[in-house]
Amino acid sequence: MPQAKYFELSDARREGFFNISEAAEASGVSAKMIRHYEEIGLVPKAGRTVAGYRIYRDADVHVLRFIRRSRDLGFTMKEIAGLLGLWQDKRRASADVKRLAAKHMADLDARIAELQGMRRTLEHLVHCCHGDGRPDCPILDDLAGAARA
Amino acid sequence: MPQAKYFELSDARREGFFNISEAAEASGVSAKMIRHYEEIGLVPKAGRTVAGYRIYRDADVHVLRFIRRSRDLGFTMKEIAGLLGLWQDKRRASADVKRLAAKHMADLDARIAELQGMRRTLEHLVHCCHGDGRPDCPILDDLAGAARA
DNA sequence: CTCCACCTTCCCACCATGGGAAGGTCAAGC
DNA sequence: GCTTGACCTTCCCATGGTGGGAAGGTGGAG
Repeated sequence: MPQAKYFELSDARREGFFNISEAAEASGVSAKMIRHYEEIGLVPKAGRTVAGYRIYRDADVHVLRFIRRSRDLGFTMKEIAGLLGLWQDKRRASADVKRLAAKHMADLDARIAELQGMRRTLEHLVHCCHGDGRPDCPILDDLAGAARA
Repeated sequence: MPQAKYFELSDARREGFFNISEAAEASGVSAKMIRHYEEIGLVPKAGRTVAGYRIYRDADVHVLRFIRRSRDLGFTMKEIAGLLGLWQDKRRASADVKRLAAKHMADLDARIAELQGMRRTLEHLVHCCHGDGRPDCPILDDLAGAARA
């Protein structure tokens, strides 16, 4: 991100800078989240106009796009910080990237399995339920632990 | 939950009451969460000893167990409030229960599908990655959007 | 009486993504 | 030049569910 080159916004635009909503549009990351990511240090502090407006270069937008894609794949902010570090390190080993991605994949697998377990139980209960005006209900019986009696 | 019958804890115990850690142990809901559920109104206010300790009956523990089971199946607190209402309504229609459970099941399906999409993409990327000391990495290329160029 | 494990309330934290208030800025249109 | 509405800024709070921990009180075994 530009360090501290102060411009009027129109000057900045002429030099190829974007303001925050343009960066948000171009990257898919909301303006709110761009500010948040700057605050938590995920991205460097943006340059500013004399009015205090944030200004961004193509490269900055590219970083935001990286974050967007990473978020869409479910990586946590912490993991994304690690990925950004690797991306920007020309001496990185792809093994480190692979390890991080594989761990994330394992986490996803665990969560999927958990949700599928819930789904299976619910499918069974919903199937057993008449779903009419009567009060007897196997779903509630299960929740109340009657099935265990 | 008992309304306002004040006892010394030992007296309460003799009458069949449990204190909060006993209720937590018996229900699987932590003491912290029992207090929280009372605070948000999911469960009625507990009776107290003269010292201010919460005391619970078997029926109260049963409600907590119901909540535990519902949480384990991934129902939200709001949904659980609804389920509790239905459970305690002898005039309920099982159709209402079934509807609530089916909606929750659909939500689970959507979330599972989402996570599986992520997993699929990651599986492909991890597979393509050499995972050695070299810097070139298809995972980072994807995140950076190179695959889209 | 001592002491340790419990109880209480209260405040904060986590994670990621917002909403909205209050006040300032920009630029098109008149 | 002025107006106005869409933008910008910072700040504070919220969401959903589950905690951690501080400060101070209680219970009961030894």
